[in-house]
Amino acid sequence: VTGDRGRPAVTVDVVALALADRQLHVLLVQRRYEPFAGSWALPGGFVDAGERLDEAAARELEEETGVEVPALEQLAAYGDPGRDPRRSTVTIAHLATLPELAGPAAADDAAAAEWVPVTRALGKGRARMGLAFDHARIVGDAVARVAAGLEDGRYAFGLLPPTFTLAALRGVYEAVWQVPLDPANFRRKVLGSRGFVVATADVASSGPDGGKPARRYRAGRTPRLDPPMRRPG
Amino acid sequence: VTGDRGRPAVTVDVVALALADRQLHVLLVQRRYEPFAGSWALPGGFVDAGERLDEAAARELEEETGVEVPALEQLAAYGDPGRDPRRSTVTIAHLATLPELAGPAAADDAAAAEWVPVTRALGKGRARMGLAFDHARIVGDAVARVAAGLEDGRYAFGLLPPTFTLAALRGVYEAVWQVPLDPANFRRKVLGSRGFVVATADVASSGPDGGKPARRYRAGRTPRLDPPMRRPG
DNA sequence: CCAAAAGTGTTCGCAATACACCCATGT
DNA sequence: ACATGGGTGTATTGCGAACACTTTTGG
Repeated sequence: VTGDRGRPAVTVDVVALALADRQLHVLLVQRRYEPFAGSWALPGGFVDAGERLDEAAARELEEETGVEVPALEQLAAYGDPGRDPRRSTVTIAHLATLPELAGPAAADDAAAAEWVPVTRALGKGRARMGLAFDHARIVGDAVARVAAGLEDGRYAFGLLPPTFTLAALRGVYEAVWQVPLDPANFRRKVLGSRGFVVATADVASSGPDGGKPARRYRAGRTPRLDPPMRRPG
Repeated sequence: VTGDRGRPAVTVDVVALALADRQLHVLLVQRRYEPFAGSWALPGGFVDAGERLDEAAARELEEETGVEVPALEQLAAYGDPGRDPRRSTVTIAHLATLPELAGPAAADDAAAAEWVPVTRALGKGRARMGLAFDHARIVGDAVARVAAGLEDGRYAFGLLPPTFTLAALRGVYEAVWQVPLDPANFRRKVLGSRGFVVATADVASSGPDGGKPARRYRAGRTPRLDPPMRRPG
């Protein structure tokens, strides 16, 4: 609407998600410059000509937070007029899933980088952060995509280390879906889908309250649940 | 790689799908100008600043083919370098589903507009058309999206007129999934998902070979199959 | 011994499948 | 009459929900 000549610009943004403390967290940066200087936002930035979109997203993520990811999945494009107050901008949102809250380090045009519980980022209830641009909507769409994708097992292993117990895998579902699942039936469901997970030799040590040590598993060659697991409710 | 300074341009493309003769068809235009002049391609074009992406897609569709649609769904963004030989371009692909082969009329920078069976557009077998840009990939992704979405009933009604018989609805599934479905079980499945379809008063007339006239239905208030229908195979 | 978590067994009910059968219409 | 497609009935089967029960650890 101002300062813009002709065509929209192209940016990429990254919704990096990870689990901690039984809660989904999203990686945010505090903006150093206008617009929305001081506000929290998704890491992202302009795409260079000749650059693949997912490469641009990975580059921006690394530049602004120091976090490196092996792969990014495209989520959607957001291009509503007015989403950027300065010029017409289309952003291609990407999704990254990490097994832990990989140490963020602010750099580039970000004043800070931090993992934030998605409930807080989206301001359910009182403490709303008021993310820059339409980033709250993008984060919401990303979480919805992960929740839906878990039905056939997608994203589950991205949120876990290479080997994990079935309790940890179940914890992913319970954290994202916000429902408790029956451990016995979950176990049968997961093990019944051949090629989804395979047992490893070693077992995890018991927790502080005891309990039988659990076997460790890793993702199988066909990391999809078939038939899918339906979300209760 | 030539003529481009700095940032990629933004375009929209439309995959318009409709059923005819028990086959999915896609609406293509023959390009009048370079690049790919003379080749068949998806309708689409540049996005103006201040324009919503879906609006731009609807505008380009109407300008190039004369076809108007009530709504477009975003599919994905395609931005690989080299997908446009002249300059770096990111396109946001959109999906439209129509109840019939709405009369196409070439205009604007399209030399012709035509509905083409997707099997032909994608060149399975011999007669490959060689769509411009990466449009073959985009069409393939769109068809895959529709096939997957049918599991919970999405897209089914977009490919049908406001009222339809259950045989017509089943025909949508059989055409897209390329499998025969048991009419009896299909009927029970569809009617058992409350709010998916509702019966109307009138019945269709029998076909040329006779048969009991079928009741007409329309989409219900909750046009989703729950639980979803699984694709055989 | 007790609590807690892993892992197994069992029952019940629903939903998908396969297929037989009846109904209404055109030729 | 017969072919054709709409529509109903029914036996079987597999899976998911619920929950009791056993096993193995820490305190």
